[in-house]
Amino acid sequence: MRSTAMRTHMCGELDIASVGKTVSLCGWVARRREHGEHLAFVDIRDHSGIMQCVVDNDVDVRSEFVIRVTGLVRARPEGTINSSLTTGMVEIGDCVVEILNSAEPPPFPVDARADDVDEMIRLKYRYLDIRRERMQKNLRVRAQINSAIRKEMETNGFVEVETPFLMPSTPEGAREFLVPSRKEPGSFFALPQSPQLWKQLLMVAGVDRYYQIARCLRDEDLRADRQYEFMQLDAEMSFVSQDDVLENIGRAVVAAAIAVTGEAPPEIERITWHDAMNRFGIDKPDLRFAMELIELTSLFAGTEFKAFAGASCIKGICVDAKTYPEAAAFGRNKLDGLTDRAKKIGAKGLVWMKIGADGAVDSPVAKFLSDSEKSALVSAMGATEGDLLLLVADEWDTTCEVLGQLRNDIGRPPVHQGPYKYVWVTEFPLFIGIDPVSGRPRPGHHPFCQPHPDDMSLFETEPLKVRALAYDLVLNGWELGSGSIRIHEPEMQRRVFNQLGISDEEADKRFGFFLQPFKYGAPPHGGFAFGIDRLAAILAGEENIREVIAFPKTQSGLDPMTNAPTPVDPAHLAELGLRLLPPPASS
RNA sequence: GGUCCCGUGGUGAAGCUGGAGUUCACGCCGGCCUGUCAAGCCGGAGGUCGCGGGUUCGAGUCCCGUCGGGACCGCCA
Repeated sequence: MRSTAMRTHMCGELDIASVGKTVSLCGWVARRREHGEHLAFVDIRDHSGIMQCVVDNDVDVRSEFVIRVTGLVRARPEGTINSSLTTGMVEIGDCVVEILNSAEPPPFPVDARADDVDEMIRLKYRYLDIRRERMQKNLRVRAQINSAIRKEMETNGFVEVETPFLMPSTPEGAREFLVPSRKEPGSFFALPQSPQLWKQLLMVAGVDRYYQIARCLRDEDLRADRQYEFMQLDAEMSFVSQDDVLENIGRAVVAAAIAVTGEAPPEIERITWHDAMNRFGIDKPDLRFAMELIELTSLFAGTEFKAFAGASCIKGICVDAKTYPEAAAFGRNKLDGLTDRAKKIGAKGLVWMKIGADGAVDSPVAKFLSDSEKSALVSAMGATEGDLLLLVADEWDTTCEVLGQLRNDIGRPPVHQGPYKYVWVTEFPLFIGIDPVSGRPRPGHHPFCQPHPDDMSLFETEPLKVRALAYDLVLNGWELGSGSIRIHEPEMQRRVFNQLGISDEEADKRFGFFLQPFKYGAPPHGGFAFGIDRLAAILAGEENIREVIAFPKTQSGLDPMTNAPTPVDPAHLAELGLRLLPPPASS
């Protein structure tokens, strides 16, 4: 029960069954409607809802005053029922109103109208913004997710362990937030980008199943789905296969989804990274819509068209006129825009074709294609009259990437729009591309991922073909998180470092504090981490994680309410052994 | 670091081809009002059109710069 010394009920919980009770409610004045000296309606609001209070005497309460109302719950008179309120059948009569605190007029309406208010102003007065139903709901969605995850993880034998916030700076990965040391001037702690290091050590330590809903910090530019600070369900398990990890993390995600939506999402699909790239042109495919990439390389094997002849990979997407009437009917201007977009991503060009009656092909390049090529193309693409075809011929990765981007540009719905499509993307490549400076492969994920056992014969000869036991979880085109089976044997770790061009000495210098414990009996282990903010945003129906974070930063990394970050005085710096450089000269 | 969009009383908007800080809705203050519910009616206050410069007889409007916000790219092993 939420009753306290000051109140008997929450505002939103009274209904027709409460009639006849004398109640006390506490909350904020949402609205008042005065009808002369002897009648006024005061709507009192708390996070649970709104209750109408009928005041017979004169009382001066204004918007957002904090009040306590005591009175008798009664059914509303015939014809005055408000069906848009859950409490609309009843009202409180014979009210005694106590003003607990007055309030200045708020800078914006504390209701749904503030959805349209400049976000900067909402953030400056976040304590008022959060008073609104939308934010109350969102924060509670988030709490439900955390709660459901904890319960599920604990049911499955995971132990919550808290890991340090102050840790050494590590050389790899995202930019870190640094914290100067007072006792060791000139030395710094780093704030964790993730508890990766700690959780693997906990496996060495025999914890067996660890989890934590952990705050992670990365000093990288902010986005709709990225903040400096974010929360992850971080987990690690010993003596497991990849399937064990996916099943356990999957259970937590499903539990969270059920807690919020009340229904289980469809089974989480699986797709390999290679298939995801081939079919959707991206490693975080949005499975809510089709427009899949269609393989056309062999179809144009003998073509006279120079842009296609000899291309190692030709693919196309079909913009279906029924589903995307606007895009399918793009004029020359828009098509040129798509071509520019394709070139920007790395394609040499973009071929567009409009399908007319009887499969006629209207395109600047139509004259270079034979009739049989055209008809084979139309049939391979499943195109019908009015459809727009977009084709790219290039290296496999460029072709996939460009069409995947165009597919998203044209077809992707807002991230929160149903149905929810969760998908595991597995078998990420161990290495991605060659570093132009070192001439060595670059790690696809991080250098501690276990290579796929089936690919070890290629490890030294064709490293770029080696898959990793690494996987992502994707929801509606947003990467929720990623994980892997980790390397637990020093010899395997050495082989990976060798491929990356990292010598034993260098590995010891850079990762020694991490690798040393592995000499003392590291169990085979693997884990995962996924972003709570992103999951909460999507399940709350928001397109932006700021809407599910109580006090977020703006895109420029500032807090309009506290004005953080702020300068500190020189004495404060001196204590830390710091001195500021002069501001960079503006040239 | 880059591309694009936005900036007008407390809030949200309109302001056309340059012609007086003009308009609309909400909010605010005062008055009236005994069944309203984003109450209604009457009256009132409130703005250096983000900031700076330029063009012009004249700039919210056109140009340049700058600051702030947002979306995206880079970046996020």
